[in-house]
Amino acid sequence: MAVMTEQAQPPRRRARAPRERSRTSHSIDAVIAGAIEILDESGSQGLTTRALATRLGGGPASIYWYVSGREELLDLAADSVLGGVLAAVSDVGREGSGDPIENVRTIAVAMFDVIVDRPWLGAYAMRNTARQVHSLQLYEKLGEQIMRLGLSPRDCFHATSAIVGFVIGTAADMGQQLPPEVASGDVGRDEYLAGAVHQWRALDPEEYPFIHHIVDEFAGHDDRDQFRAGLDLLLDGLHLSAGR
Amino acid sequence: MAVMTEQAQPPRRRARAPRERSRTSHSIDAVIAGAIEILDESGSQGLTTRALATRLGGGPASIYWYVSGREELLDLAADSVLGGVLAAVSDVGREGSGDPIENVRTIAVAMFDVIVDRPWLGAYAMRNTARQVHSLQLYEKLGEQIMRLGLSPRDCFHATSAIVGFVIGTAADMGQQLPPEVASGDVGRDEYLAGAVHQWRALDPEEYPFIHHIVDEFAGHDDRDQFRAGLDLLLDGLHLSAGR
DNA sequence: ACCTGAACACCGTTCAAGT
DNA sequence: ACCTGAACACCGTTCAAGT
Repeated sequence: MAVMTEQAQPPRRRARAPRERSRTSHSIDAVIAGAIEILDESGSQGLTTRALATRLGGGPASIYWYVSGREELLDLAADSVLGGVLAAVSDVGREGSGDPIENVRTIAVAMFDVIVDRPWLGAYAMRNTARQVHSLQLYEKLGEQIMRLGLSPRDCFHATSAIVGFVIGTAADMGQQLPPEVASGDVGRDEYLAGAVHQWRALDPEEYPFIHHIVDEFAGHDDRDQFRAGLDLLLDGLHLSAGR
Repeated sequence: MAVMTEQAQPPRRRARAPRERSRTSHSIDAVIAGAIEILDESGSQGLTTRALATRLGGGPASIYWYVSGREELLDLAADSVLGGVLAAVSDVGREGSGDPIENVRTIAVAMFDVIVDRPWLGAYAMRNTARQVHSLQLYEKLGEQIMRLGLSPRDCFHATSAIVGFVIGTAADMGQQLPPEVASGDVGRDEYLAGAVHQWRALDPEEYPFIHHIVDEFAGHDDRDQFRAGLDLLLDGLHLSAGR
């Protein structure tokens, strides 16, 4: 998790029930929900002030009453989605139940799954605890499990940060920047992968022995498996260091 | 490492020595070098077509002769910096020298260090092996060390990807989005951290026991230490799985 | 308190034209 | 082959004004 930003909060309020129907009326929740819809449909690039305003049925300037700008909107949208993850894992590790490392695994996988499906999320998840309450709570929740391993505060801090970094980083990387044709589903991901595979196979085996060694694995790989395998390594290392 | 992109190469050539001085004349290398300068000075946001053209002393359209667009420019700039890392670690693990896991650590740390100093790099490093040759070679180099551990191709693939994912992800996360005042050095990073720390201390200790447990560590932490600690966990896990 | 419309300053990219 | 200038279509954000 990176450093956290601004303390100052923008003047944001909930909208009340509209009295007259003469003008459109929003609420932060509606704004964020609209933003998430657009983001899911067309990615970070698709979320423009005007596109969101149109979807909400108002003018582009209205959004600025709820949000200080585009960056904050993205942060809030990301945090809203992570709120869903938080709710989904709310029972994990309750009152010290379950094996802490297994609990960490469960939470991490839940986070990963949600980010991989929403490539736009990677860049904005858990990066500003000041405005991202759910992110903070997820960080807390992971940390609480790791605390149970009896490590020093320093090791606790490092381990938790490593896991969050790995989850977000890997998910962001995997979801990242598939060229637009792929992202919009025009070209199948499989055909796309096949292109990279073809390219790798054409490399000189003397110069690229490793690439050739793993190209078949790459060709048939599943992002989730790959993530889980990496997480296993990290958690094995954690398990080991908890035993010392 | 994410999926790789396009096979098609844009029509890029080297410029010859200018015959007349009437017009400015570039070269890809000059274009990329100029881009890196701007990126280092003012981040990804600062790299506009016009800013780069001005620095090169020409019109904004000239860049498009060397590069298909902004995205490719960023990819090439990132890869150029990683080329430096590749050169710096070229002797690591030569002809099977050294302990493979130590070699992986060395390479990973070198990558991390370069990315943390250049926050813009995180988002573009190692994401497109078609245009990023040095990234591919770095991936290969890490992979070759891991091959020496005697794992299956699949485990090899997973382990290498996990390490790359961790390095890039963590570095990107840490370098990310310090608010502009901080990025430009106006506000000290320490004072900035202090703000987040203050905020964390104000949280309810009943609700956030973990945050309170580690807040002092967070307050005085060093990004490099934090990264290395996480890398240790990962490599410990790898060591373990190589022994099975 | 909340929304509007129009405007401002900027951006990436294209293209016909020059050398 | 390589560069230019001007234009196009778009963007985030602001602001005076409305309700």
